Amino acid sequence: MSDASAMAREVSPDTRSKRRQIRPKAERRQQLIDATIRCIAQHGLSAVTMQMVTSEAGLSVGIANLHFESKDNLLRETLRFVAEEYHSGQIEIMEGSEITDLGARLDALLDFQLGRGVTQRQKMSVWFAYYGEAGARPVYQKIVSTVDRLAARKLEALFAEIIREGQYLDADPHDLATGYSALIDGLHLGLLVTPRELSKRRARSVARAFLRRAFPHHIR
Amino acid sequence: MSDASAMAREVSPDTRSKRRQIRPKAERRQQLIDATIRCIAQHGLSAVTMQMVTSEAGLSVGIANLHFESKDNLLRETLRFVAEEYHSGQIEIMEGSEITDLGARLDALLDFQLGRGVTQRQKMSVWFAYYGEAGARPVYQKIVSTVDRLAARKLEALFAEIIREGQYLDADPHDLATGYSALIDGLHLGLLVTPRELSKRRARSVARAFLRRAFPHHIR
DNA sequence: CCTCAGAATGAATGGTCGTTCATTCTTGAT
DNA sequence: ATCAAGAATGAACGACCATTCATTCTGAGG
Repeated sequence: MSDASAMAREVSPDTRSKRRQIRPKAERRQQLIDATIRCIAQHGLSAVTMQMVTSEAGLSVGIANLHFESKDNLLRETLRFVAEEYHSGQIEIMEGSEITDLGARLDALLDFQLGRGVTQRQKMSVWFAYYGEAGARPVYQKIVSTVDRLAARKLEALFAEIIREGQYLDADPHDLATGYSALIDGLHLGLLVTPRELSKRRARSVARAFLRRAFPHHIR
Repeated sequence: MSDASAMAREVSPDTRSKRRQIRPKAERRQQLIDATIRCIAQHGLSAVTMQMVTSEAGLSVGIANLHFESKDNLLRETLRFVAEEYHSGQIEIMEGSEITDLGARLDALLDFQLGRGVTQRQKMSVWFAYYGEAGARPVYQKIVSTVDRLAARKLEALFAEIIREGQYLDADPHDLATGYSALIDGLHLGLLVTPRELSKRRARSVARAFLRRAFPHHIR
């Protein structure tokens, strides 16, 4: 498994040492992926260059082609990392056994999806940069949809459980899950493109209103 | 002198377009914008080149800089065109006086937003290609949000009217309009990125379900 | 202390891009 | 028929990009 723990991010920013350092391959790869995310967020996917990424990571130009064989590959792995981070976060909440109350679990999911970690401009920018290219690049479509499908299924199962428990007779878990996921995506988009008109607080309230109309007994 | 070059330059599907044609400036501009849309949809924003666009339009490379002063400008004007086309379409429906029944008007809006014209892959690709860059390019943010704000206000007014007519007491037009817009955006995204898992028919049904839960007396 | 496998470097390379502009061609007025 | 205005062309140019690889450097094992 890819060690997704970002613990070893910038180890020591103070060490301005011009001295060359040798580090394990996995660490360098993560370092480059992190730099790529920052570059995409700041300059946009179409403006990202290898020089930009490697210099952002504080390394030399050649290193990117040493650990990833090409720019294309680096971008692909970066997308895979961001996608897996987001979706594994969701799945952890939906599968976790700490929360037994279904309404509370729904709340935790919403907090994750519209909370600090995910809605940072950085992550959202990367997200939609790839979505923008997905129409023309089947590889991106595949990465996203593969990982998306699992999360969608889990969400549907959670909704089905809630529907059973609350006896919401005319509710279809499949359609509701699709609608909720689309709503969250749309809110992310709003937070990215028109942050002036949509605050995080209001985005959360809008999403909660959706859940409240669907599951009135579970969401206060 | 060196006229030996064969005249057989394969250009557009239109065979008789070998001859140089002089056309009004406005027409050429639109021709180039249309070609740009097609190129973005097919190759992705980051892969679009001037050669690609001008050849798609069946014209020479120099012409793009003649009518738009730069590539940046061409891309900006293309975004402006697509954004205005979408939003003026919505506003026409919301302001039009042909439909007096509010429920029917809502249906017409939904049909436009998820109907043939808008959800063509071409238009959606362009849409999200720019959204992807918006995080890094304030110009794009401004174009989209300027035109978006007006449509959002009209939608809110329409919702307010429906709420009054249907006496939906606990409904907030502002939040509902934000939610509905986000839902539509999210569904567009789903149609673009995971078309296998989300058909247009189902996208429409999901959006209708949202409206039905909000305005049960107006949507069957 | 020494050695050397291989991690890291960055100048050099070849290719592609946006942009320019001297030239060619079309059109409508004369 | 002639001509001037300016629309359209595309070869040429300079800038910048991804990628390569000869060289330098590092640190763990001997």
